[in-house]
Amino acid sequence: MELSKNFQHRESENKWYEHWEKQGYFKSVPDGRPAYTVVIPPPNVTGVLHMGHALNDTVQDILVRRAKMQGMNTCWVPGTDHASIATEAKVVAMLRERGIDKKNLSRDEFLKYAWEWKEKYGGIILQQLKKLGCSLDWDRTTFTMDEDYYAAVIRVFVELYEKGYIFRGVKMINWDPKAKTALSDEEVNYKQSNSKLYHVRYRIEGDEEEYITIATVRPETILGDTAVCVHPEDPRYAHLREKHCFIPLINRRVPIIFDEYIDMEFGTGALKVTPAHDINDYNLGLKHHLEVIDTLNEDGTMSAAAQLYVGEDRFSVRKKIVVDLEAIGCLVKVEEYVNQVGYSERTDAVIEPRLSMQWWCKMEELAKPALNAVLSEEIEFYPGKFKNLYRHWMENIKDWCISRQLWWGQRIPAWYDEKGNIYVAQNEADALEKAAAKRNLPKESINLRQEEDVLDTWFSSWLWPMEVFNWNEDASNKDLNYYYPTNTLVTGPDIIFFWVARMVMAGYEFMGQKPFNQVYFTGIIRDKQGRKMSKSLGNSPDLLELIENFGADALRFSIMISSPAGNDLLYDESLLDQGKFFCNKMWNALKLIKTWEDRADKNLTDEQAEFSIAWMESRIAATSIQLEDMYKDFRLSEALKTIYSLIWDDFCSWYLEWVKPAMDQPIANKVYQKTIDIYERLMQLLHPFLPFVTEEIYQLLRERKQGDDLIVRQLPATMHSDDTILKKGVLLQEVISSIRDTRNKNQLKPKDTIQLWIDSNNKNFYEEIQGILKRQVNAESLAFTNETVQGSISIVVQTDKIYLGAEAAPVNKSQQKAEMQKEMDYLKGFLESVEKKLSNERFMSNAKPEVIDGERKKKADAEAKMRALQESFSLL
RNA sequence: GGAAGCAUAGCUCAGCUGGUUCAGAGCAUCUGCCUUACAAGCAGAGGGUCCGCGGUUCGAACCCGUGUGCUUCCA
Repeated sequence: MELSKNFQHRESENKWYEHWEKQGYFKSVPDGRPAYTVVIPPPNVTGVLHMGHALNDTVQDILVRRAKMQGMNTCWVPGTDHASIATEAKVVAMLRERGIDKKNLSRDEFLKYAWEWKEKYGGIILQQLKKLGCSLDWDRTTFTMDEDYYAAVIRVFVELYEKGYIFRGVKMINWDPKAKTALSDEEVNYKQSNSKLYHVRYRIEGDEEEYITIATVRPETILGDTAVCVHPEDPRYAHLREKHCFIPLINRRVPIIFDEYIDMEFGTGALKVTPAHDINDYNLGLKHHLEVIDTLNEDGTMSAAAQLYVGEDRFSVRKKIVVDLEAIGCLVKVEEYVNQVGYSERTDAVIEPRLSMQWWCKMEELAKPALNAVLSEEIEFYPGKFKNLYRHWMENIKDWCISRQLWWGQRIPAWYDEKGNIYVAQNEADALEKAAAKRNLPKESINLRQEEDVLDTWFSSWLWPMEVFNWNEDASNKDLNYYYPTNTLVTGPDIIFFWVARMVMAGYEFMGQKPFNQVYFTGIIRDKQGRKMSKSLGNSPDLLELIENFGADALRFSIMISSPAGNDLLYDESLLDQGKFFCNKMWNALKLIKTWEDRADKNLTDEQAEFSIAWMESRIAATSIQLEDMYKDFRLSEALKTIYSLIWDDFCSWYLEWVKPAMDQPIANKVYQKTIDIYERLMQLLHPFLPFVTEEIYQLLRERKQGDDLIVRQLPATMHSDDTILKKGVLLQEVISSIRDTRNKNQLKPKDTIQLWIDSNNKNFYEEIQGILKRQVNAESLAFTNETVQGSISIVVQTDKIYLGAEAAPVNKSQQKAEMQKEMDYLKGFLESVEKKLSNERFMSNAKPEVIDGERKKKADAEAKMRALQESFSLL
């Protein structure tokens, strides 16, 4: 069969993904095998695949494919979350394009459009995961607004309410004026901004000429001021006790209050207090019983309570009010000032602190078992450094704002009667029941109105590991029983609070069990300049384009090779080349082996090749053992590097060159078959990382029966690795490299042949590998000797003396002597340091016996080598 | 303001339990090769004050303290 020049990833990827799916390899049903379960962190339904997903999902795919090869029943559940804010924004935009204003729609009409949008675009990201090769059980695809999922969220809300964990209350919240909704603290990003600090003076009551000057970065909030606060021990203001001052422009009379909260050093030491629009001011207001004046509308414009600039946006008011303050002589000065400004994670609007009636979930009780689970390592974190972060957050946990002023999401199951009483129930009928009972009235006479708000999306995704297995429908169902707790959660550290911590809480609260055994935190992908990859920066490459150009395997390679556990990685597209070259290298190795197919001779034996085969098998065995440990600790990047080097260096650069027959010569059938076996093993080790190219090569190596596919091929029990033969391999490689180096330094052309003489105690070894050695260094002869060969170039490898004869290269004695001298000097220093240790009594009494043995051996080896060098040197 | 992490080759980073399987990989650089699987390749080479200082130890890239620089998280 004629193979193409290079690996053709485009055909291969579609072909094998379809094949795997058709064969049902991704599907899982409970059986007698141990389960290995992973739930995908549900991507946002509005999302498209970006680098973060690619890393995250590649890691999961690697773990799942590896587990599959280890005989486990693997189940990887896909799905998406409904992302209320982001989706609602998309739908509003879609409506706008069609000329529809959300304001003119009823809730039901809007939701119809939203579902329409979801059906059309909501599956895009899942399709993209297929391109990446993810072995997800598609029949289990879940959406956080599926019917049973919706019901589960409502049920959880009602249960928590009944336990007293959920309450309604006015608090200062983060208001997103663009999305017109509250955000949780975790949804606000703080960015450093260059602002201005305005110094504004307020006239003191009872004196036309006396003023108190405050400093603010948000002068528009002056209209909501209800006090000015100073430190009780500040001598500058001691005389103002019991006094009042007037807010400029609107002349509101407000008290001057005293509180130790004030930082005397900051600004003028006098703080304007705006309880409605600053959390600290709000707390001050509570303490001093101040009036609360809300000067902002929900869209960020000034409200009627502001008196001035009503209906204008807060940022244009900021500019105007400065001018107006200056006009009346109240603007004292303006300073440049750098501060942190909060932005909405979803809409990037500047967040306004705002007082608002919201629904809250108390976290303290829920957090206790969740904290304990991680501290006691019932749930293990990789890397462990995230335990600290988790502990800190859990120990200082705050109530969770769970209501959102949106329509897309689970509508809060609370009903109000005309008197403002609240009834929380699974549905309206139950609520009515409760209302009637409470008020002792017939149901017909009660009018209930349901809460308009929906729940935070994380209030649904915290149920993910249990609800993907239909916990709500039947908590004792077979799937939930078999797959829960799931094995490994793979996610980014950026959602450790949003999601991970809350899933742990929900797991213990509703299942009485942890949701997963381990959490593996991937790093965050940054661009070459170290910036986080994000949509707003536009520095995330188009993944589908990368897959198209380089192949999914190359993409997976590039991501994994640079991704040590939990460390951020700077993504560099040159890594894609490395991945692509690697696929091509393997493709070419396949091509080489294929050229032997017709030359395999059953009657031929090859003693020399026995060594190569035994060595390669030992290398595979030894590496497999190392890989075990690496997988155990999630050192996946290291594992990939190890396999990469095993294939490229050991297999391609050494093994294949050692067993390769000369041009047009036959190859012993046994060697041919063994080579295929070995290559299969290598493809198997690599398969979790690069599934497509490995399956392709596996299928081409031999005729395969139906169902003999690499993806489901089971790993063999660990093979034995023979240390002696590995050491022989190292020596052989060193001899070859040294001779090649010498050839290079003496300007011998590759075609120039040499003669070799070897002076060694280890003659058997050289006899065993002489065929390989001769070919690898282009030697025409190899002989053994006990003395110096005159007119040759001499080198020492380990303790063996090797002489090279070459007509094309005149021997340069002084250069050789210099090189040997350099090596002897190094050895001398080395020996001294070893001897120093061995003659140090404290070393001998403190060091472990194996360390001492090691030092003794080093000494013996170094001495032997030194002798060999000295002999060669003196005879030159 | 509080907390954590990082600093190793020109660049990006590995380096687990302190000991020569420890100073390593890829890229970049240099030399030589269009050798029949692969120039997307092959064979070699050079390159380091393991951030500074102090300490613990028989022994430190690794542990402790400290200084400097950078990053992230929280407020």
